[in-house]
Amino acid sequence: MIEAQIYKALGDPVRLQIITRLAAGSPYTIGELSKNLGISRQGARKQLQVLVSANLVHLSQKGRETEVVLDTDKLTIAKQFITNIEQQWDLRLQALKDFVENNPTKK
Amino acid sequence: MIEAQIYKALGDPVRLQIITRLAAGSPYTIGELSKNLGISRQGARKQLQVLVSANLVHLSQKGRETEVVLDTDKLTIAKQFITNIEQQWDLRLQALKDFVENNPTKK
DNA sequence: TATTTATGCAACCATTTGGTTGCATAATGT
DNA sequence: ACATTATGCAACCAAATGGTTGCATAAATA
Repeated sequence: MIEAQIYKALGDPVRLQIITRLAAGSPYTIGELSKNLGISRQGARKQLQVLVSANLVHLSQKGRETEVVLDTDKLTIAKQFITNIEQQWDLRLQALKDFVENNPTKK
Repeated sequence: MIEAQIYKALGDPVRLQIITRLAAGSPYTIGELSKNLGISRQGARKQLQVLVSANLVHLSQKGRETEVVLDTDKLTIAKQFITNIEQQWDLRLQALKDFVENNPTKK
């Protein structure tokens, strides 16, 4: 279950907020991104690091600033996992339905 | 960010394993499901509870057994969130591409 | 050159998490 | 009736998490 780390990284409101902002309005610097999250800059930086470690974003140094860039590959993997689960589940429900239809309760 | 709780619940290999098994071969009882996860029954039960609390699965009492059923609604919400992020991100990339094309670097 | 700005690093702290063991109990099987 | 099975509940524990503050430093600006 490699996906666990990705979901874990997504499993925090501050981090989801960061992802949302990045998708909407990059490029962002660490400093900008750390504002208005309700926590300190260093607090925000730690959350950002979780996203970096999960490869959901990457950083690129620009002079004294650091640009934060969204990386959608891992998001796609996470989405694919859910799609697969849903698909298997639907197959099962369909199989169950077929079974019921072919084996009517005797009156 | 309501999705955070869902992702958090998905963010553990044992819990992903449980979800995967449920999608593949329900109905499962708590006892069956707790086997072969590499942890104790009570340990597995605690992980299962996390999924219940996040409404990813629900339980239904059957005599002395408890049936565990997958609930795909929350999964769908989680998937939708990712889809939205990807979409916004693609829009941005496209806008950036257009900008570059209409503003060629002067030779 | 002096100051401000963007950032990093580390120590610290309370709470949550992921696991354990031990014991209780209600439903089922013999 | 007795034993077994499926489960719940609670206490406990180490490690991880989510936050803080304080201090250091390199780059940009005045």
